[in-house]
Amino acid sequence: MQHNPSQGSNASKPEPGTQPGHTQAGHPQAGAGLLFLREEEFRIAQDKLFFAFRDLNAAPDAILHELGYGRAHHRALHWIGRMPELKVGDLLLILGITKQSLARVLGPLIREGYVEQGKGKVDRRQRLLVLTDKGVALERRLFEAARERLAAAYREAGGPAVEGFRKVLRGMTTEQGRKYLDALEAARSQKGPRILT
Amino acid sequence: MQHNPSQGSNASKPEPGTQPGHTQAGHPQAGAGLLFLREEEFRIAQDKLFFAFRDLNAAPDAILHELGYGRAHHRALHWIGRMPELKVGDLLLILGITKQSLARVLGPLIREGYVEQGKGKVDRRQRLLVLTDKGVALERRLFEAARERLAAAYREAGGPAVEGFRKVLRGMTTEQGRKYLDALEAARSQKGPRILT
DNA sequence: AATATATGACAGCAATGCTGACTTATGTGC
DNA sequence: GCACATAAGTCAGCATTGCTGTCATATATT
Repeated sequence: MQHNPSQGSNASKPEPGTQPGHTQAGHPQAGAGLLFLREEEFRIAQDKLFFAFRDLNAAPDAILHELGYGRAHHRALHWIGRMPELKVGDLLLILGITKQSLARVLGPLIREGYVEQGKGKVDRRQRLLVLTDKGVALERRLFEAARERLAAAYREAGGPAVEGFRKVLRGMTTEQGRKYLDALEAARSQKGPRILT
Repeated sequence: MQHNPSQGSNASKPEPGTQPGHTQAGHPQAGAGLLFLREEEFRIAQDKLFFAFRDLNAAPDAILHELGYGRAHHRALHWIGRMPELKVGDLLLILGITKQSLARVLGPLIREGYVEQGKGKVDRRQRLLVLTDKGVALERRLFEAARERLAAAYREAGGPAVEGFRKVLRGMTTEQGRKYLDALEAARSQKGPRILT
C-alpha cells in the first residue's frame, strides 16, 4: 500500500500463512441453504472489491506521496479530467464530501497550477473546474500507473467478463451516481466513436 | 456518504446538473483509435469502482459512526470474520497498513469485546484473532446494511455478469491478495456445499 | 547462548473527513 | 429594487486513520 521500509520490527514474512478460513461469522443454524449461499456470494464481492481497490491504488498513491498529495487529490483530478467544466457543486456531490473538505484538496491543486476555475456562463456564481496542461499531465501519470493492472485484468478476464463487471458495478451505484455515469456515456456517443471509425 | 445536516450553506441541490463531460484529459492528437478506446474503457472501470465503493460503504459507515468506529474497524471485523484464527501478521498483510495503525483499531475492538485473541498452537508468539458473539453480531449488522445494495446489483446484472465481475476483480488483485482469495475458496469447497446439499 | 521473529506499545506527525460560523457574489421572486 | 436563496470560499477546531521511529516482551531458531 504505502511506504513501509524497515522500522523497529513491523510485519515481515510476506507469506500468507496457511489460513484455515472457516468462513464462520454467521450460519447460526443452517437450513435455508440458498440463503447462505447467496450471502457467501455477497461476501465474496466485498472481499474482491477490497483487494482490487487496494492494489489498484498502490501505484498512484506512491506518486501522489512524492508530490505531497494524497488520494483525495487524485479523486479530484480524476473527476475534473473526466468532466471538464465540472461545477464545484457537482464535484461535491460526486465525491460525497463537504465543501470544507474539498477546499483543502482543491486549494493546493489550484494554487500549484493543476486545476483552473472559470466563471460559469449561465450562472456566474458557479466555478467551472478544468485541468491545466500540468494537471492533465499529472492525471495521466497517475492513470498510467494503474493502467497496467487494469489492462492485465481486462486481458485475463476477456470481453464478456468486462461487460459483466461493469454491469454489476453500476448495479451497486445509487441513482445519483448513475446520472453521472450516464452523462459520461452520453458524451462518449458524441465524441468517442468519431475517433475509432 | 456521511452525515451532512444543514450547516451554514453547504452543497444543496441534489441535481447533477447537465454536465457536458467532454472526456478531455488526454487525446493529444488522435490516430491510434484502438489505444484510446482502450484507455476510455479503463477509465470507465475507475469511474464505476469509485461509485460502487462509495455507495456500498455509505450504510455501514453510518452504523459505525454511531458506535464511534470507522471504516478501518469494519475492515478488521470483516477479515477476522472471514478468516477466523487469522494471525495478526496476516491481517496486516491483507490490510496493507502498519502494525501501529492496526493497533489503534484492533485495541478498542478487543477492549470492547468484539474480537478475542487466542495464542497460536504451533507458534505461541502468534495471536489468533476471532470474533466474539458480539463481534459476529456487529459484523452481521454491517453486512446486512450493505446487503440490499449487493443483492440488487447481482439481481439486475444476472449470473453471468456476476461471474465476469468476480473474474475482473481478481485480475486487478496482486498475487499476494489472490493467495488469500484462494484460501477462502478452498475453505468453501470443504464446508460450503455441505450446507447446500 | 545469540539472534531472529511476532506482537505490543508510546510518541509525534500528516492527510482527510466533519461541524459550526460567516462572507461575498450573484440569481430569483415579487 | 428589495428580500431572500444559492454557489462558492474561508477560518477554526476536532476525529479518524494512515505513517515514522523507538523500544519491550515472549518465544523460536540456530
